[in-house]
Amino acid sequence: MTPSSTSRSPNSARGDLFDPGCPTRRLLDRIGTKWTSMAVKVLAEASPEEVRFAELQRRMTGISQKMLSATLQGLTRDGLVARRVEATVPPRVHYRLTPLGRSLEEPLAALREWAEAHMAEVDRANRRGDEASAGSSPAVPPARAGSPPRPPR
Amino acid sequence: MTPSSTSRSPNSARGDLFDPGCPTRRLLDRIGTKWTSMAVKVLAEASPEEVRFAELQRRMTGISQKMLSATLQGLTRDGLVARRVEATVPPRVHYRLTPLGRSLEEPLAALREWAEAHMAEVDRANRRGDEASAGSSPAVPPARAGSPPRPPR
DNA sequence: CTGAATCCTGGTTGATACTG
DNA sequence: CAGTATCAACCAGGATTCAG
Repeated sequence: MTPSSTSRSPNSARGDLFDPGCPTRRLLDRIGTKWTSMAVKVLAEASPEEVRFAELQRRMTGISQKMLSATLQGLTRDGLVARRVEATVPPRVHYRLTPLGRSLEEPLAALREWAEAHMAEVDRANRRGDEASAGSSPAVPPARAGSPPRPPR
Repeated sequence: MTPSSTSRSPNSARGDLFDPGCPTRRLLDRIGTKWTSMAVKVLAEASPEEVRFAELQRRMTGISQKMLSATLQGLTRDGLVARRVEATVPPRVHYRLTPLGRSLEEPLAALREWAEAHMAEVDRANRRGDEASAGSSPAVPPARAGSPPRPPR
């Protein structure tokens, strides 16, 4: 997720800006990151209740503190998540979706439905392609084959 | 990319098998890549017409041949795109969405609508955060403000 | 308990050049 | 025209450690 600055693009030795405007591209840059969409989902499920940091980590199996922190920061900066700090001695931080964040849950759910309905077929297509080149065809090495170790759920 | 799931590591790498992967995560891994969703969009707009390789590259500003090729291969392997080759002397290759691919266009369009409706607000939220720490009292000294020369590792 | 700072890795992208 | 191969760079993200 592009850390800060939607206004400028700090990288690129020479121009690599393909499209400055396309909001869809930028949205995908965000929700496409490993944990963002899961965080939104978990927070949406709890909504309107708040969820604490540790609780979030518990519900998002496999996420590290760093990534949870970074993900929540990103979402907070984007205005999708609200952060509330209890200034107690062991500080408690609560997170919840903003209305904007909840509105994102809708298209995200549509994506989830599609995934659950059709990803099996995608996998089947992949397997067909795999066995087609299974014998010996060095010409087309599979760019991403059957089961890349994708960690978390 | 760990070709097969046999990512045996003699001694160093600790456990890497975590999760079979929820379908949503895997879907996002695909459409979250830089060009995939754009390709689907462009192909969907042309549907049911076919689009040739060069034409696709023309419509997807900034994409390199390599990435276009890789993107189309991925989509084809996933069963979202169909490929047709005209065996002429200068070969012509045509691409079009499969029914499966067209079905993906739907949730993707929902995402696009959300993006166009709300990304401006996301940007506003980002700007608010930026100027909050951009003032005269940088609570967080920028480690690399405008570092032009990125020393190689 | 929350979260920031640091080091390191490999997967992803890009530019370029070559082939059929 | 439609790719592929190679080289180099970048960045997400995981582990670890430190701090309030």
